[in-house]
Amino acid sequence: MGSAPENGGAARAPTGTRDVLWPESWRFEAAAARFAQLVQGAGYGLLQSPTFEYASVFRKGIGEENDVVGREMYEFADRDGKLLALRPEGTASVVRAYLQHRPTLPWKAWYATPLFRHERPQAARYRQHHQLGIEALGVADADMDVEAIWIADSFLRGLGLARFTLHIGSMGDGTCRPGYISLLHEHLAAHRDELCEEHRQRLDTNPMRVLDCKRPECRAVTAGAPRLLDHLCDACAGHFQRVRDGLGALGVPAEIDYRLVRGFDYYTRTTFEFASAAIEAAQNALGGGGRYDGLVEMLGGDPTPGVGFGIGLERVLIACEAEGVFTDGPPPLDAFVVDVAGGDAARDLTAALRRAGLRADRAFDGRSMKAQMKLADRSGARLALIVGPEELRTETVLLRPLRGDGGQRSVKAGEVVAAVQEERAGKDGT
RNA sequence: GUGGGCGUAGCUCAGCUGGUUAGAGCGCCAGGUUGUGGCCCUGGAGGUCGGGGGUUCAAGUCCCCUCGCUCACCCCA
Repeated sequence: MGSAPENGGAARAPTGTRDVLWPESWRFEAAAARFAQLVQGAGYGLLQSPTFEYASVFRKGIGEENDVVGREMYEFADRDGKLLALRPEGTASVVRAYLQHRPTLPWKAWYATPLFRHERPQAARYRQHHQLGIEALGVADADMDVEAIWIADSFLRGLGLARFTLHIGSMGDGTCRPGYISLLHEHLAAHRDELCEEHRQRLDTNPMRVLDCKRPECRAVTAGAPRLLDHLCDACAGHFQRVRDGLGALGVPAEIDYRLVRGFDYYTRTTFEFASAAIEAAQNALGGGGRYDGLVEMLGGDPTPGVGFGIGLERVLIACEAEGVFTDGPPPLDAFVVDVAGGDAARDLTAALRRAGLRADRAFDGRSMKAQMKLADRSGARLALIVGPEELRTETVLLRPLRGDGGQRSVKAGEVVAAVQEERAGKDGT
């Protein structure tokens, strides 16, 4: 077992991970809170499941030959020798929880969780990122697909995002996909020599992968290849049409993408992806999902339909930054206490303000008045509450506005909290 | 896993063909204003020049190794 050097002792987050400091962390939480409100208002309940699972959960669900399982999973044996893995994607855990607890169907669950993949980091791609998602189990109805897509679209638009495109496609099912794959394989095999290096190899194991190869050689071959959407069985074709009609009725614009091939083995029928046009990086997928009618069975349950999606929180925030939307910040402090009379007032007045539900902070270490005023200004507080020897003697507090105009005024010590509350009410404008 | 770019103060960066005590802007601290922030002025603190080895009288600068960051491929949110 090789012991790779860490970091020369430097204080540094592991490769591909990062710290999110205030105020960015505030938007991070705020976006997640909006998602929670949206999905809870649509009948989804929060599922909190462990951040790691037995590795087999993901192996069975995602597919052994997939990169995410094959070479990117954080997999390890614990002290009991059990093979565990940090969650690399969201859906398999939800299905595992379903099989364990057997909630009444239909079951609509949502989650917000960190995901881990040992990939090479690059712009908008991390080894730990966060996804917001929903899964609906036990519903085969195409309208469930429409609901899922509508929710994802609403979330993104609700943040103010506009420069993104929804791509939808269909993977078919056990009835029509095998036939299509052999048809596709036949076409690709006939042009084997024209394909790029990698896909010449991959052609026989996973021909559908060739469809989303970006190299021009492959593009040329696949342009003339048979399309899955033209070879769907009647049931799948009807389902897809119903999804398209539903999105149209709800005013969700979607582009049909016959090349859309999503990474995981478990998808059947509907698949979809949201691509941002605002992100200046190669990784521009904000989120995606689809239907997975075979997954529950793959994990050992009875045949049970399911549909869901995951949205990458980091990428959503990058897109917001790029589009200049969702610039919300935390509410400012109501008051900052400046005490140059020994510190008792700062201690007691700050506590009184906080007990009254006001947002308040103060300076420590007996700094000079100038220094304390600087801190007050920097804190973003609306008011500075100044207590010096003079105020102590007259039992008053000097209430000084820090933003906008308006002069300072003296307030009786016993009426400060009420005065700050009035100031807040007056300036909230709500 | 593959390939390119880059590592100099808290942050963003200058440091020409190797040459004395390594600089700027912003930020921070203090003073100007012994009761007042934001603007301005003055001063100050803060650097193993990512780390290790080598070449040289002399290395931030050249060579090798290593760690890390970054962008792209692969793949993916």
